[in-house]
Amino acid sequence: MALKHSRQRDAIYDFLKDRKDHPTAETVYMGVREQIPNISLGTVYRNLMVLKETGKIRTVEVGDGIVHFDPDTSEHNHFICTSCGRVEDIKMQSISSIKSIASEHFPGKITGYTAYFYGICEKCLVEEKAAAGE
Amino acid sequence: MALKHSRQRDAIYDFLKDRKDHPTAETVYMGVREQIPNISLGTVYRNLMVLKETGKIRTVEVGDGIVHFDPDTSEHNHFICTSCGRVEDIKMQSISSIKSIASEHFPGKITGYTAYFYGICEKCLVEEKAAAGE
DNA sequence: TTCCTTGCAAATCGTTTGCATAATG
DNA sequence: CATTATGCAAACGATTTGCAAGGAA
Repeated sequence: MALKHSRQRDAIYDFLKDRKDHPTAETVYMGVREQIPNISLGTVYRNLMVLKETGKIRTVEVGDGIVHFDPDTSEHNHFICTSCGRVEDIKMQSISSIKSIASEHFPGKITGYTAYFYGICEKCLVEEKAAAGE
Repeated sequence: MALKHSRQRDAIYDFLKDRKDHPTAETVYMGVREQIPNISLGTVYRNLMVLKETGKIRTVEVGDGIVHFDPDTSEHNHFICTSCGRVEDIKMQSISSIKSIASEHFPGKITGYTAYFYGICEKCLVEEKAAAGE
């Protein structure tokens, strides 16, 4: 169970660490192949799971049935554009109070929460406006 | 595109309508087979989708990669027990304000949200306590 | 040398779909 | 009769896994 160093795991984390677009395993695979052309999809999946278990990355369930990955493990929420599918971060500590609100309405012990917001992203709003103008 | 009546769709909705346990398609299939033994899984999936599109039921993405179904379409949130996997409802209108809070922190247009709470359900809490007492 | 990690391919699992037939309006 | 719905089985897509070979401690 002791973790050993691996070039492919490093490459996967390096690919992910500056991303803000919440890529899927497939996207990570495509990207990392530019560094390590013969890396296999299975290795990508295995390492994404390891990175998650060691707390270096987080998964995001967007609702499209595909798991997305997020290198930002700090407390934040996600916005999903129902028009283009883009996933963006929303940072706002103010809503962490919903955890205690929820506790008041629920008999069990609440330890965490995730919130997903849906709507139209800024980019799509602009495009909508442009299309209406024509 | 006009919807026709079907015995199997009725049976599926009847099975679902009083449930509070958010069953999966597989569970619905098993249950409905007691009424209609030769119903097919495909029919179950197709009708669950129809029921969702007509707004009679809702889907719940719990995080286990399987879609769960909920006959309660009123505004409410969900709690997932990290110990037993049980999915329960949490009703609390007070948090709908998070939508406007989120809007303040985000440049796009937010139209909806879903929130999932995680923790230990009452039943598991009791069992934990009982186990500690021994 | 020990044991973790890899690449490859096959297997799994939830879900979808094509098609000929049955049921509905 | 026109059309929607069904059962069956095959197809799908994302993810997992078994295994023999490679790499790290």
